[in-house]
Amino acid sequence: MIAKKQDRIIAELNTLFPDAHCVLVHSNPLEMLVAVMLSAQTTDAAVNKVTPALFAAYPTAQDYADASLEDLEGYLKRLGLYRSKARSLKKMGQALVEHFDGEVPHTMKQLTTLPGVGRKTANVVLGECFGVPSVPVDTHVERISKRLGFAKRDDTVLDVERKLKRTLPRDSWMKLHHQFIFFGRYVCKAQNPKCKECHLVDLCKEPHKNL
DNA sequence: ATCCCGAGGG
DNA sequence: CCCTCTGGAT
Repeated sequence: MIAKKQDRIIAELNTLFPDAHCVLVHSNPLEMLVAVMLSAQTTDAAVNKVTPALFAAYPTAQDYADASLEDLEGYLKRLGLYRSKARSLKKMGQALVEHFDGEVPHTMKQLTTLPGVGRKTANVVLGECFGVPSVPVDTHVERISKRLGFAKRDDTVLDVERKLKRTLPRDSWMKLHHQFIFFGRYVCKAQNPKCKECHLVDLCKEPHKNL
């Protein structure tokens, strides 16, 4: 990626989404961890609807560990994948209590040992809660990165993460992560991208649509 | 019908 | 690598 192109992309994202930020409502690392886990295949708005009651009922890792699956499922009923998420939450609570004294760990290696927590979720928690420069690669970040030429078509998500980290300014990683997501959600959508109003079409590696 | 800030298992 | 889990919004 030519530096000039990258600067143009960053400038455009700053114009479109000057204050892109984390939309998941949370007030501590455990809540963030849970909210990100719940967001898989689900909109943030849907997650924010169930978390107030969930967080009130289960304020600590021990509470998740002790929870009954039926109760947990009740809180998550309106989310996609709610049964597997309920199972993961309980197991995650147990693992936190057993291995980390009930606290959310601060490293990628430790976080990804937790049931239901993969690299993407861990990166969000590290970046959002612990100030560790991170580039979480979700479906949006992966798609945008490939379309704009930050990565190749058949790169894995880990490849994409490495390439983004190699080229993007470290102090903007989390902001760009959020801006990629907003850009992917509202402009460079998976199915019907708004190529017509996109100022970056000339950089795109994919055939343009809706022109 | 299609998509949503994925992870785990086969 | 591919499949499954899953309801709600649009």
